[in-house]
Amino acid sequence: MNGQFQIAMHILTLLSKQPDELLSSAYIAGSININPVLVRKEISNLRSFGLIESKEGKDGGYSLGKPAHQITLADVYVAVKNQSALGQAKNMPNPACPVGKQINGHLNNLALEVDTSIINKLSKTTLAAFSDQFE
Amino acid sequence: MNGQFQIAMHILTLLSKQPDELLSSAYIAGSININPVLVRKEISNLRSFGLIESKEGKDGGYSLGKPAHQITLADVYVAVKNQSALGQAKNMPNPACPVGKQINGHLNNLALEVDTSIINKLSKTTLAAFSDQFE
DNA sequence: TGTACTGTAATTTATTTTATTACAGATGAA
DNA sequence: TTCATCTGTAATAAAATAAATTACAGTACA
Repeated sequence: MNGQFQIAMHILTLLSKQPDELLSSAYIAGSININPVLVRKEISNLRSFGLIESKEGKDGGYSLGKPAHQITLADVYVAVKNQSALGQAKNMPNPACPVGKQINGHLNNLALEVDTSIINKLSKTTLAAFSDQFE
Repeated sequence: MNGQFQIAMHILTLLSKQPDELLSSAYIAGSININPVLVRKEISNLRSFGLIESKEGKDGGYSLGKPAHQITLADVYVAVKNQSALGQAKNMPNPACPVGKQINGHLNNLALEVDTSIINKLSKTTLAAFSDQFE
């Protein structure tokens, strides 16, 4: 996996800290220290999950799509995760081998279980709780 | 993350299925369908964790380092994982921003908790149990 | 109508992963 | 002893993925 989760959490934390104003991608990018286009791209994704709202045009910017206490870290994880926490091999196991023939199925089942347990764990913390840790 | 876990599980499953003979890296690579050097490299890692034993020279090859029922999937995960399941951002957050200054600490704590819960989960399944799923 | 934003596509650069080549060293058998 | 067959590992190349950058159309406000 990459740094998408961290970036997403950074964005959402900033927004939760300043709920009364719209933050621009340039401002957010300045805090994270990455390119503003990446911020807009990630926000575009988070918005599709209802976690962020945006306003275009002059004085436009971003705000949370719902209250921070209604967003769990599992919501964020699901929004950014594009593969299992166990990773994903890209080989094609040999179908002539009894193990090779079946292993992907068994590994996928395992991956599903693990991912479910992660989501379970993360669903217990809200963005509000995470954000309150900051002094 | 990459496909290391899957590769490691494939290797270990093969070894657990044929506990009475040494398997060569070429044979193992043939079942996984990857390059034999990658197999040897991954085994070199797993061996450093005591999960596999090897014998050099003619008629050499690999076998489990301990009985399959004494190896848990958490052992495998710990051996191959080189970063958190939540990923790792490589930006340097702006220290002049209150959020930027603290976020890495908070995210790392979270990552630790999640990783611990994965290990917890995986420690409940042994390689023997995983391997027994294959008909 | 100008200014300051977002939205997104296209491209480049950097990084990581996987594959390959090469060869020294170990072991067993003819 | 010498050959064949393995492991162990380094070095390199190729492929895939992630991040950064450039560019610009569209929107909204003053």
